[in-house]
Amino acid sequence: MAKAQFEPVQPVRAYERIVEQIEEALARGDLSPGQRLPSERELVTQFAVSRSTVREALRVLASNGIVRSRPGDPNGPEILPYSLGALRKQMTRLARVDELSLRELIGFRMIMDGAAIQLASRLRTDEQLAEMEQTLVAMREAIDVDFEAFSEADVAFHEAVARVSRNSLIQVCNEVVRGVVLSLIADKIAHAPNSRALMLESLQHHTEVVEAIRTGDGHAAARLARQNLYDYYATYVPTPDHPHLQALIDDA
Amino acid sequence: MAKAQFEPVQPVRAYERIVEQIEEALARGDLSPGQRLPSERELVTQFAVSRSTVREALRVLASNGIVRSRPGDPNGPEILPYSLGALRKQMTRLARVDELSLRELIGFRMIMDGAAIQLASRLRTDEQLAEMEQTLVAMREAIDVDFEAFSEADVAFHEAVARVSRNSLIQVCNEVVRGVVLSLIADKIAHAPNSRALMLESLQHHTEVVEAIRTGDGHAAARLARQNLYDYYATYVPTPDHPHLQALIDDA
DNA sequence: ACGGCGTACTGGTCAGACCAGTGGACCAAG
DNA sequence: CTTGGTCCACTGGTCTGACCAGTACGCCGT
Repeated sequence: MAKAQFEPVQPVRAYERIVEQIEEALARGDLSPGQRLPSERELVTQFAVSRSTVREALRVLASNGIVRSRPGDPNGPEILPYSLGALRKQMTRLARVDELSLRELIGFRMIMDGAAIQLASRLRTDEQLAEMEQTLVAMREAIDVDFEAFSEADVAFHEAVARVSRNSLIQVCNEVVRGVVLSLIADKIAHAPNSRALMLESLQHHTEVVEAIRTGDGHAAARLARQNLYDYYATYVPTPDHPHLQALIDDA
Repeated sequence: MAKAQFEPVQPVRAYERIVEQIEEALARGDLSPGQRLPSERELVTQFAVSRSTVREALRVLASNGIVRSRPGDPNGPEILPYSLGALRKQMTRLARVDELSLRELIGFRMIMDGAAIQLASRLRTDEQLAEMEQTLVAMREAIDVDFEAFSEADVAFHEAVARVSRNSLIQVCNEVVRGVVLSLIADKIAHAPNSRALMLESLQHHTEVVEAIRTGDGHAAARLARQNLYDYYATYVPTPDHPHLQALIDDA
């Protein structure tokens, strides 16, 4: 008997076809952010389906952050610019149900941040270096305010670095995963008894990283960055998972 | 004038409330994968809204991979197990954004693949190592078939490595960006006059990587992997961008 | 014990209706 | 000429009620 590979067949819903068509038009460039879709009643005639079907398609597109409908708007549904909202939502959702472990999130963050810093140490201009140093100053000042301010300044630092990496995928991934991690354990850090000591140590670490960036030693800078993230977050990761993260640091 | 920060106010739709309630019940654990939702008509009475509204909520949940409805199923919509599918979808959308240059995609791929291989060289079992070696054999055989077969075997190799990294974020990112890159330049490679030579060289590179994984030298393995990707794809990247990629390889 | 069949449901789609809200044209008052 | 109001055509959000094809399940005759 030849291996007759059969696949389960499932009906394609009408509203799915509509979603496909619109997504395709968007990918092709026939549609672009800022433009408007025809009104629902107009789409009804164009797609030759009922309004409920058109609406279900629009709901799907809306929940994916692709369009937005506002009641009463005579211009019709708006095509939104690309946004990280949906990506962030999915990642947060998975992290909340432990489908994504903290180990995976932080490991990913170590990789992303390390890469960004490695790139930055090679590609940075003097001006950008000064910018990074400026964020260090802001961090130093924020320590005396509260953890939230410090966290904000920390974000500013990492975003400055990511910008210098000149790779928007890194920027975006970094931003998303950073946000998710922070939302998971921000309060734990903020309420840590030694939170001030943590901030001081973190600042020290960041300073070392910038120093490595200045000298252009990308490899050392990346290693430092990963080590710092590990030190900062490891206590929140189950001990058996530690080797998985350390594997990203060792160079031997 | 004090800075009175106002926020745009927007109405909350009824179907959004339903989505929220169901998602919340899921996060709380009142609902869990495998269970069934009441039928649409039942939900109509529970939420005290019309069926269209219930359906729009279900469409949103379905498009997020949370539930699945099958016509005729008397048990009602099924709550799906958590899956990375939706995350993958969003990630793909991100990688397809127009403003993304090939340089960024390939740079990202170098980072992801390098990290996966670094992790794999530390975490792999002997069995997994054998598995990777097996994919090398498949690649060798595929060379004599055609580029498509080779490409498939290559994908199998990288997926095996990504699995060993035990980080699903790496897996997903790797898979997505690999697919996008391939879709952009697969035919260019396939129709290259020296495509067979390219395949042979690629195989050689992969063999070296596996050797480094065997010896557990994660750093060398990662470096090799990034170098290989660079060699493989650099010709398709504008020359001025080359330093941006080389910065990921140099160790000095 | 078993295949065939009916039935009571399901989800997918449709048609038509009402309402609150929007943008724009128009117009009168400053 | 600007400003504020009124009005209107139209929008999206929601509802009602209907039909159809498909499914699970139990009944039934064999």
